[in-house]
Amino acid sequence: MTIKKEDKIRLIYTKLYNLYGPQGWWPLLGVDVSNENSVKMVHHPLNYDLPYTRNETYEIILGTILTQNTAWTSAEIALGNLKALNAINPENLLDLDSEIFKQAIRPAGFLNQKSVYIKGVTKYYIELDGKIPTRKELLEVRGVGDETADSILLYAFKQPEFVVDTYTKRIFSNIGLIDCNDNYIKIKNLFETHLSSDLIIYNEYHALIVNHAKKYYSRKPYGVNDPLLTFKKKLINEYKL
DNA sequence: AGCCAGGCTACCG
DNA sequence: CGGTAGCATGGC
Repeated sequence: MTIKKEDKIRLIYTKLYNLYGPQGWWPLLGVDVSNENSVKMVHHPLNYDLPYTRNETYEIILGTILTQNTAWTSAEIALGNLKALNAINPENLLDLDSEIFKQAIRPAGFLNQKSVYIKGVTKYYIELDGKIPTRKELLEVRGVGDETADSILLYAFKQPEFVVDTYTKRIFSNIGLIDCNDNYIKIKNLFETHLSSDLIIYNEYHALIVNHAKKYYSRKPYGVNDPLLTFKKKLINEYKL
């Protein structure tokens, strides 16, 4: 018995959700109650209403740029530095001295590029004036590519856009559901056509993929002991297909 | 030490 | 179109 591709997309979601539970994305800066002077990132499982405020939305946008090709722990440090400068606010960030700003984001790497990207996306965010951007508009902002646009739309603006990243390509090409040289839009469409257009599922699925890939796909050879690989056999019994 | 990190742009053929 | 060098820093 063969399982259809669309079934696999849905069943792998269920499998990952059962393995790891709700992920509470996008993580936001919160006050660390154990140390009043420090901040840390907080996940918020099962709360899909965040971000609540203009600055929280902006913080997610900053995070999407800062984490480009960069470990999230490094992006966190940069965000913490900006928080200490009271710059998780678009107008305040633009008012920062240019060198102070660069030093704040230094831990996230690519500081020359990212400082330009962040200032550009910040001006764009101010111009939006509360409106929700289109994907096409976002892609015209320098520094915003496919993944960043989708991350911003999904996590900052709560729009149902599936996010594809390196980990998604690694896992699903290893499983055999995509070709490793499929382009971004093709992979995005695969997920979006086989899932209902559901904000919660898109939110959790991408977060679960990242969590899963950090365990099994961070170092070559990729996918060693990935439970999803033995999943095909178990699937038939588990879901009585 | 060397590889990897929640990509993107610019430029090449 | 698809392919890839360069971008910077920190963690393990």
